[in-house]
Amino acid sequence: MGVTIRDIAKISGVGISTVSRVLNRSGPVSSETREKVLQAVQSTNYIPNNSARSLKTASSRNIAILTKTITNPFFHKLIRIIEHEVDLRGYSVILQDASGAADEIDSAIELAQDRNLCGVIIIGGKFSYSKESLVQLGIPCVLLTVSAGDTVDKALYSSVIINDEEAGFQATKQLIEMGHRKIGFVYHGQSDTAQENPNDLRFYGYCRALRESGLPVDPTLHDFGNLIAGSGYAVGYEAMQKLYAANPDVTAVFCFSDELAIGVAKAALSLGLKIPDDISIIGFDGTEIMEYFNPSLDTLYQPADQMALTAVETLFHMMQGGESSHTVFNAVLLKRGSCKPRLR
Amino acid sequence: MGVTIRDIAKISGVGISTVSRVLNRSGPVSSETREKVLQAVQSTNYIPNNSARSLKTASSRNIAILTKTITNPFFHKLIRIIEHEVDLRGYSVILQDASGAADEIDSAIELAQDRNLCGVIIIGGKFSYSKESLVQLGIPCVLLTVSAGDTVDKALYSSVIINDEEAGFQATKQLIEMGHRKIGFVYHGQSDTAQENPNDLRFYGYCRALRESGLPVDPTLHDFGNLIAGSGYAVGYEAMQKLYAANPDVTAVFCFSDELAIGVAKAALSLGLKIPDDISIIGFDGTEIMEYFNPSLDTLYQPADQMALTAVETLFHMMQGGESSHTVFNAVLLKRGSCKPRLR
DNA sequence: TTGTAAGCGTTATCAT
DNA sequence: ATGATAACGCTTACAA
Repeated sequence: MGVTIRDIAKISGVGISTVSRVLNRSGPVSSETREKVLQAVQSTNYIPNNSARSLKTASSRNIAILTKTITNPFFHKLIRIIEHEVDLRGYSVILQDASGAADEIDSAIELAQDRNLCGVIIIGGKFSYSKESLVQLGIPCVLLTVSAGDTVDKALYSSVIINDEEAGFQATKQLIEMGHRKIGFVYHGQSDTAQENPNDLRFYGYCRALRESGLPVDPTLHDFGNLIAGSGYAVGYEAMQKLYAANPDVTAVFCFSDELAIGVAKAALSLGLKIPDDISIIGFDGTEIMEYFNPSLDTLYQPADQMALTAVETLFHMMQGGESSHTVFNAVLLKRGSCKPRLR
Repeated sequence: MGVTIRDIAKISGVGISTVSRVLNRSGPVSSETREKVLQAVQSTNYIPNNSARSLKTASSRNIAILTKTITNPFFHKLIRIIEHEVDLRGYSVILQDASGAADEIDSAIELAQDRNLCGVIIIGGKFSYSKESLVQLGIPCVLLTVSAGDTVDKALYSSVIINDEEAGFQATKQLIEMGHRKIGFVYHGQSDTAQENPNDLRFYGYCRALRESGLPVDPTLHDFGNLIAGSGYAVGYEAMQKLYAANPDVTAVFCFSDELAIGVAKAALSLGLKIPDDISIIGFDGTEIMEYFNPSLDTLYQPADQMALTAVETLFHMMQGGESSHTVFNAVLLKRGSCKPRLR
C-alpha cells in the first residue's frame, strides 16, 4: 500500500541501510547523500512503518495508561497532560480502562507483551501489585496517585503521589481549629487489601487529626454502609444524606474527592443547610469545577500538571535504563469560603 | 525475550502454521492437535506478538480517537464508552489530542500509516476535511458529534451527530414561549470555515427561532468579542459578564455546552442574579454535573452512550468492508427548573 | 490435516 | 561512507 524504505532507497539511488541511517541518525552519512534521501522522503510523504520497526526493535513507541476509576475528572486532567507529553516525545498513548478486569495488572502484562509496550502508567485504583507481577510485566511502570506499599521492592517501579495522609490530617485539623467537633469524612470506604491507597491514607490522616485533638473517631461520621454504585456525585449525595440522618449535628465534611464533595454539597443544600453557615465542606483534587460551583468550594489542590509531567519524565527515564524514583507532591489547600469557624 | 509461535510449535510437536491456524481459526485442525497446541499456549503463557501480526497483515488491531477540545467533560464520556466497546472487540484505543496540530487530519493520516491503524474516530473540533484528505487517510473514519458537510462525498466517511440546528431551535423557542425576549447565546463564536459544525448549527437554530417569532438577532446578545483562552467554565463566565454589561435586561441564556452554562450560571449568580427568577439558563450535553449544580440546570441531553456505541459499531462495520452510514440522534431537553416563564 | 517457505518493512551486522 | 543480507515473529500460499 504505502511507500516503503525500499522505494526511498531506489528513488534516491542508495541502499536501504543508508536510508535507515539517515532516518535514525544511527550512523555516518555524507551530507550529500543525506540530502538526496531527505528529498525522496519529502516528495513521497514516506512514513516509516512502526509495526516493522516495532517487530525488529521489540519496542513499539507505545506506552499505555491503565486506569480503573476513569470517571474521575481529576484523572481526565492527568490523562490529557500525559498524552500531550508522550506525544511530544514521539510516542503514542494507548488508553486502557481496567474497570472490568479482576486483576488489572495481568491485563497490563498481556497488553505489554502483545503490543510491545515501552512503558505503563497506572492511574488510581486499588491494584493488587506484587513483586512477581511487576517483574513479569517486564517494562517500566509508573504508579500515579497510588503507591504499591512497602511490601514491594521500590526499585521495581516508580511512583508519583500526593502526601495523602498529611493532606487528610491538615484538612481535618483546620476544621478542628475552626471549632468543628462533628466532622464527617466521605470516601469510598476502607479497603480490605494490605495495599496503601489514597482512600485509606487520607482516612488515616483524618483519624490522626481527630485523635491528636482528643476527638473520637465515630463510625457514624465516616461509615455509611453500602452506597449505590454510581458516579462520585451520586455517591457523595447519598453519603451526605446518610451522614445527616445519623448526625443532624454534623457541622463539617471532608471529602476524598471533588466529585464526592459536589455530591455532598448538593445534598446538604437540598437538606436546607447553608454552606458555610450550617456546614463546612472541603474537597480534594483542586479541579476547576470547585471554583464554579455555587458556592465555591474549598479543596486540596493536587498539582496535576506537575504530577503528570513527572510521571512521564520518570517513565522515559526508566525506559532509557534509568533508576526508578518515587516522588511525593504536597497538596495545597485552596480556600474559597466553604469553610467557616463554628460559633459556639 | 518472550515465547514465540515457534516455541509453541516445538513444544506441541507441530508446525508453526498449525499453531497459527489454531490461534486464528484460519484453517482446519484436528481437535487432537488443537488440544496439544492449546495446552502449550496455556502452559507457556504465550501471547502472540501484535507487531509481527500487524506487519504481516497490515492491520494493528488499533483504532485511534482523535480529538481537539479534549477538555470537554462530554467528550470524556464518549471516550470512555468508546474505549470500552473497542476493548470488547479485542482492539485497543490510541488516544491522540490534535489540539496543537494545524491540520489535524494530516496527523491522523500520519498516525494511520505509521501505526497501521484500522480505523479512526474523530470527536469534535472544527476539522478541515476534504475529499482528498479522507481518501488519503485510507482507513475507515467516523466523525462523532461533527459532520464533514455537504461538500464531501458521504460515502467516504461515517458520522454520528445530534440534531444540532433543531435542538438549538427548540431550546430557544421554548424560552421565547416562556415570554423571554432578550435571549443570549453563548458559544465559541461563529467559525469562518465552510464546514458545518455544531457551534454554527446550534447558532442557526437559535437564529431561526428568533426570526420565526419576529425577534431580532441582536449581535450584542451573542457576540462578545475575543474571549479568554481557557476552559469552558472560564469562557462562559467571561461571556456572561460581557453579555450582562451590554444587556442588563437579558432574561435568558442558551449555552452551547454544559461547561459554558456553568460558567454562565456562576457569573450570573456573582452578578447577583437569581436563577431562574432573574435569568433562565439552558445548557447543552446533558452531563451529570448539571443536576448537581446549585441550582440544577436545564440541559439538552445528548445520548452519549448510544452515540459512542453507534460510532464504534459503524466503524467496525466499515472495517469489515461495510458501507458508511450517517446517524442523527435527537437531543432531549432535561428540565431541572433553571428556566422560568418571564412575567411581564 | 499438516508442514515448508516466502515474505511483511524495518534495523543492524558485516563486509566493502 | 555505503550496501548486501540476515533476522524480528507472524500469516499464508503452496506442497505434501
